[in-house]
Amino acid sequence: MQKQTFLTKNQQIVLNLVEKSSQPLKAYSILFNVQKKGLKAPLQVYRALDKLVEIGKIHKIESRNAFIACQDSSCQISKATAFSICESCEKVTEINNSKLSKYLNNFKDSSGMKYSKYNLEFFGLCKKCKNK
Amino acid sequence: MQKQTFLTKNQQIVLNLVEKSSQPLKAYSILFNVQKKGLKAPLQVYRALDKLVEIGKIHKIESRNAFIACQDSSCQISKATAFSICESCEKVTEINNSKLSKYLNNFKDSSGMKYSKYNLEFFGLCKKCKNK
DNA sequence: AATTTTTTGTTATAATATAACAATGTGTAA
DNA sequence: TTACACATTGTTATATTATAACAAAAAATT
Repeated sequence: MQKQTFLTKNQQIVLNLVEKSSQPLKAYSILFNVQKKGLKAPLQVYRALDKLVEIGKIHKIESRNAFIACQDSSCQISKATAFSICESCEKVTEINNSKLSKYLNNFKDSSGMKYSKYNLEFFGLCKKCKNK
Repeated sequence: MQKQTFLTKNQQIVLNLVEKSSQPLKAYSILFNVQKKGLKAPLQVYRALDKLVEIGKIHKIESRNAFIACQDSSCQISKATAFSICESCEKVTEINNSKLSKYLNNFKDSSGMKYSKYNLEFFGLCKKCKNK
């Protein structure tokens, strides 16, 4: 069997839900919402999430243990991700800034280690929350 | 009571352990190792960890759910952190690069949101693992 | 069709983290 | 210096997040 090029049923169900949401979803909230579609166990959700993250359709917000759909249609793999996170309303936005990604992709520190991937999370108050 | 300026007994016990370790420690591994010192419950460890993170003595490696001592003695608060993580041996190193931190502290994206904090995790293979 | 591999379904359990509340300790101020 | 306020502790219970193990079904390959 060659490498999977399409989404399986479970992956599609989970992706549809995550894409409908404007904000990151927790795994068990996803589980609850897809139970009517037949996904009954955590593993079914986690397996779909794992694959979707691997192929870059969704990203995991590590500091929140939550999953958000990729905003960049050209993204094929989650190897350079940046997000802004509002510490008040928890709104999360993917940052798509070519200068930033170029800077980080080329970053080398003194250790001589070459990085193949990064994840950056910015925290602060979003415009709405700042003006409250 | 004024804001705590020193470490409490539990915080000191947890910090000592984390500082002795060259690599990030998991909360329950910390718990196991401090049980002889009298910390018997997860909450005692998590509370100490929370405070130590807050005051910048340790950092949480979000993608690993693990805690590492701060390498920068001048660090008073965990508001600008960067790490390199080897995906093979799991070695984690704090990155202390003033150009990087300056760049990220000054970064503004199109949303107009002002960031007060960031956490950056680089992934790859460390020198040792690359040469295997 | 036989083989191989991926995906699925399922049960159980591991690992990570917090809620709630009573008790104790410590700094501040009357 | 004692009463107040509040931070910290100890404890039990439970919530949340995630994976192990294995059998069965589905899809691609030969």
